[in-house]
Amino acid sequence: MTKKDIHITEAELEILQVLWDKKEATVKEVHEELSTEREAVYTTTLKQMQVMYEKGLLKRDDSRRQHIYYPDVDIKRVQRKFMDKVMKNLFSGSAGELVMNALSNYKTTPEELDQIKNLIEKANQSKKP
Amino acid sequence: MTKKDIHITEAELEILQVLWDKKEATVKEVHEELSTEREAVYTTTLKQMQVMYEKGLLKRDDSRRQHIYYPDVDIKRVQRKFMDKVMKNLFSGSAGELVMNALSNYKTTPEELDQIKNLIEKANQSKKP
DNA sequence: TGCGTTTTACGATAATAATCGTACTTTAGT
DNA sequence: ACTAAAGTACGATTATTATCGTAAAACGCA
Repeated sequence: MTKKDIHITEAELEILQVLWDKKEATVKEVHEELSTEREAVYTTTLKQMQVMYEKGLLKRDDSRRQHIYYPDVDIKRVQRKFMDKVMKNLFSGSAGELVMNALSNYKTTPEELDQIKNLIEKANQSKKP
Repeated sequence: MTKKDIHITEAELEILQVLWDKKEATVKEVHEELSTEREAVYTTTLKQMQVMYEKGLLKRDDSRRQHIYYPDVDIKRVQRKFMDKVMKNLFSGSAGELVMNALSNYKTTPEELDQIKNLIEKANQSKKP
C-alpha cells in the first residue's frame, strides 16, 4: 500500500516545488518564497504544510522550535502523474506532440538541445542497428 | 476582457478533451466516452457541460432536442497554461528537462522523432549560422 | 390526442480545498 | 521568573467542485 493515489492539490504542488528545490525548509522560508509570487498568509501556508504532513506528503523534524520540513513524495512519481494527464488530455496522448510544443514555445539551452539530440540518436539506433 | 483566467477543473478538462477530439458531441456521446474510462453518471456529465456552457467554455446548438456542444476555448491557450504549470512546478522551469523526461518515459513514433530532430536543427542553425 | 421514451433543467447536497483568526507553546533576553 | 517575540496548533468558516435525484420539456408514434 503505497501513497500512489493521494491527490495533490494546486496549493500543495506549489509548496512541494519549493521543498524539492530547497531540499528542506521551514514554514517561514516556504511562505517567503510563495510570497514573492503571490499574496500569501502565513497561517494558511502553515496549515497547509501541516495537512500535507498528516497526509504523508512531507516529513519533518520538530525537535527544535522551528520545524524543518522535507518533501516525502517521489518527484518522479508526481512528474509522471501530471505528464500522463497533460499528455492524455491536451496532446491526444502523443508524447511527440507534447515535446514539439515544448520545444517551440519555450527556450532551451544549447546543452539541453545536445542532450536531447543524443537521446533521439539512441532511440533511433535501437530501432535499426 | 478575454476568458484567459477562467479556471478549468479536472472534470472539465476531461470533457474538453473529448470535445477537442470529436470537434462536436452531444452530452450522450461525451458521457459514453467518459464511461469507457471510469464510472460516470449521466446527469453529472450533463450538469457539468451546462456549467461549462455558462462559463463560456463550450458553445452549443440547442435548436434540436439533443443539444450539440462545441469546445469554445483555444486548446493552445490551455496547453500553454498547463505546460507552464508543469514546467514550473515539476521541472524547475526547465523545458529541456521536461522534454527529456517525456522522451525517455514515453514512446514516440519514428516520424515524430524526425520532426523533433528537425526542430532542433533549426534552433541550432539560428544560433550559429 | 395521449403515452412512453429521451433529454434537458435545476436545486440540493455532499465532498474537497483553501483561508484565517485566535489561542497556546517555546524560547531568548533581561 | 517575567515578558516579548516567534512559532505552532487547530477549529471554524468560506469557497469551490462534484454528484445526483426529481421534475419538466420535447418528441415520436400509435
